[in-house]
Amino acid sequence: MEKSNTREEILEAALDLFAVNGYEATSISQLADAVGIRKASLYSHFANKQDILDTIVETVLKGYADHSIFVRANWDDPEFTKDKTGMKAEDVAKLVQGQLRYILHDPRISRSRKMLTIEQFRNAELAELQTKQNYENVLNYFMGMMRFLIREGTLRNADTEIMAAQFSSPITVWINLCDREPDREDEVMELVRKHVMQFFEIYRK
Amino acid sequence: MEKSNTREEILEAALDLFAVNGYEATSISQLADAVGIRKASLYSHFANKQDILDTIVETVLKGYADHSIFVRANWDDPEFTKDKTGMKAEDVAKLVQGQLRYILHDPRISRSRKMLTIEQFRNAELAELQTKQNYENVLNYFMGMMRFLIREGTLRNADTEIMAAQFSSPITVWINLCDREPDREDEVMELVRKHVMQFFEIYRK
DNA sequence: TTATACCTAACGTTCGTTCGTTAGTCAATA
DNA sequence: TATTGACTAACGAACGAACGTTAGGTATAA
Repeated sequence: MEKSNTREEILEAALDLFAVNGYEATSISQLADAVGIRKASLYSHFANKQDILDTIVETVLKGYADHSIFVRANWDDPEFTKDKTGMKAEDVAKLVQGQLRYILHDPRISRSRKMLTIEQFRNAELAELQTKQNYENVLNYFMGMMRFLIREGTLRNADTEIMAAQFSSPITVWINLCDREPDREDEVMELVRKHVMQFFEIYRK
Repeated sequence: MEKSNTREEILEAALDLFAVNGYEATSISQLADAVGIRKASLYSHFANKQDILDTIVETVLKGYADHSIFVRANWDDPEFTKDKTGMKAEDVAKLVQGQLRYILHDPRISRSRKMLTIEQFRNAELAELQTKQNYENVLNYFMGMMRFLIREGTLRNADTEIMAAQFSSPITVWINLCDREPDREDEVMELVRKHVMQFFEIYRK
């Protein structure tokens, strides 16, 4: 007994297409072709085209915004930081490289990111999500990390909001670069390593 | 005797619409309405829709890529740096804030930037332009600035590529934030000031 | 039997584009 | 000076194709 998952396949294919072409420029026919059904059959699963977008926003985008590593992490929680005490620059570089690899290659995350990038100027709700997901949450996470590293005595005391911005923004920019030109991932990984090492050097206590 | 400039008005309105909706999602009727003519009249000035996009890319986008402040500036040219010797952190902050204001509000630049952001995943030529214009050129400019500041003895010696990335990336990220939420410009200006001050503090010789 | 998932066919609308026409400008010609 | 003809920029009307959507039928499985 095979449970049908056409609905999920539609959402998957839709996110795929929206992430490259955007919502308006993606047609129902294109989407149906990608799934392998007739376009009329889409209406057995969704009320209309807008409903598909709404469902993606509701389930995929918002789901990620609330459950990403940047939201779940809590640098004030001893349980979270217990294996992070005494982290050296190289350890943080490795940690960040690992997170970067994940963020770049997880299909759900990378498609969500691209789609938000494309739709941010037309859809106020998605603009808000983009700011929250790829700016505020990231900044908060690294502010927590900076406070932790200052508390530990690894880094010197300074404005943690600025520190977090200086630490995370190059990575954000390089993520965007990799989204455009995936071939440059190795180059970016090396830049990230250098960036983290140099950051620890200049902020050393 | 009034010389008609309908062709320029079409390009202007097209860039306006493409920067928000993207190329595919902008219709010829929309564009004609924006200009105030019938859609058939557009074909007195352009062969087809693609021709409008090509003309914008050729004249507006590429023109900006080659003549932006980030390309024209040459930190090895004494003529360019003669009024920049002895720059303190506050001076650089003011300089950067001025450049930021210009980049945010110049209609040609800001529309180009938004359009490239929207179209980067569908059009390889525009992806290339986006990387060149909003990454490589910016990075090169600030690498020149870093070399200059090191040469002058203002900043300590370090990898200038990483320094430039750490200096410019927060600004790039904040530009994107302002494109989404223009109301946050004042907040961003203050962040830029703090960022530049703190950058000079930690890289002080 | 009822419900579901898919289908074909068709709907009215909008898409980008073409056509032929018209009004206005300008230079050359009568 | 007045007339002609070429050129331009705008127009209304229409084109076939594609758009999102609906209606109705059919097969499968609970």
